[in-house]
Amino acid sequence: MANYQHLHDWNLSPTEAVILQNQLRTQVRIQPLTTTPKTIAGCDISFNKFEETVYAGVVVIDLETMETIEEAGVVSTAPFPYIPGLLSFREIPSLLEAWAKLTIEPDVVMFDGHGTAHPRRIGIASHAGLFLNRPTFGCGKSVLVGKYEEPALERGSWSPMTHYKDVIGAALRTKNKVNPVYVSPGNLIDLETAIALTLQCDGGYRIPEPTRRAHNLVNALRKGEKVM
DNA sequence: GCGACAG
DNA sequence: ATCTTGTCGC
Repeated sequence: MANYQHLHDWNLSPTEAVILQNQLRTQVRIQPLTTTPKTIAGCDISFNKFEETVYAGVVVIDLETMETIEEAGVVSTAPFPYIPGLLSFREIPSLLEAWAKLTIEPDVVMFDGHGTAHPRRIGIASHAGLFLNRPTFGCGKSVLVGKYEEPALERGSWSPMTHYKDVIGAALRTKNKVNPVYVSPGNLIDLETAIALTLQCDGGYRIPEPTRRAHNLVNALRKGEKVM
């Protein structure tokens, strides 16, 4: 079972959650990787509108072959509603349950959402990184905070996202002439490496493979097309 | 005060 | 996020 550090409980009110984020943000470390990752994990959750049940899953991919080498999923319940800026309090608990079922310890983890591209610089990728104790980064489909200049239309082009003068992430083109994705470091990684890994996980779609496969997994779980 | 607002 | 068919553009 893949392990993680239980830094704190999750039964908090929105106000307490914001206070906690302001305390935890001091623990986030943006830095280059110390070793070359061999495996990467993608995470996501799915749910039926108006229902409390959530389907969480993690997919582990071999960075060399881009083959899925392990999948883990759970049916759980979200203890928190979706509130912009507090996504981690809704998704991380169930994702950790799925994570615990892995037999492999992924070298780096990609999240469907942001890392430092967050009002308090601690989006789901950064917050989860503190629990997982390994490099994490976010790759979101839309912006939460920050501004950026439209990057060139060619795959691989990117431009920095800024918020109050801070460079918090990048708008990255993963496919020619297709809307960019928003990449930002979570913890124990830097922006340049997060961008490189996102491009390395190309499968021909706008959404990189880790997130795309995790999304397919949890949707199959939700529709009963998959049992774990 | 008004508008924006990851999934 | 989820609910859904067709349709515009390369």
